[in-house]
Amino acid sequence: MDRASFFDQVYQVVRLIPAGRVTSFGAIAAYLGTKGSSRMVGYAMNGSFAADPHVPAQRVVNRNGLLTGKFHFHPPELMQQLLESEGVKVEDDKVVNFKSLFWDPAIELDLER
DNA sequence: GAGGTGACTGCGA
DNA sequence: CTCGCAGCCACCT
Repeated sequence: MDRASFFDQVYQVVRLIPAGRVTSFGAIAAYLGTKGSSRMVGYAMNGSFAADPHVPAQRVVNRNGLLTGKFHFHPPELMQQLLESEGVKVEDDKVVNFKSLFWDPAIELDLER
């Protein structure tokens, strides 16, 4: 819907991420049809804190499962804390077993349809 | 209207 | 293996 900005679309997808799961910027970007601009997804997350309801941005990590945006949290360790609170183990700022916890909207959401 | 920014990604050296 | 460069495009000033 043209009404919803690109940011809003990102927020919608991120909010669909089940607890204990994580996804990557590229996966969201690809689902939105802008896989070429994965940066936009991350940029959109920059406003996720102002989004309402709150967006579980901690479930969004980069392609390597690295908590690249943890420094955008306050405090930065909050991101890892939230993930561990959901059952996602984080080690060295990286999601453990990331490949298994990976949640691809292009697949998961498509199956629901 | 134009310019700058960036929570990324993929490829090359 | 690690490091660097370029492309990508919506949002902000």
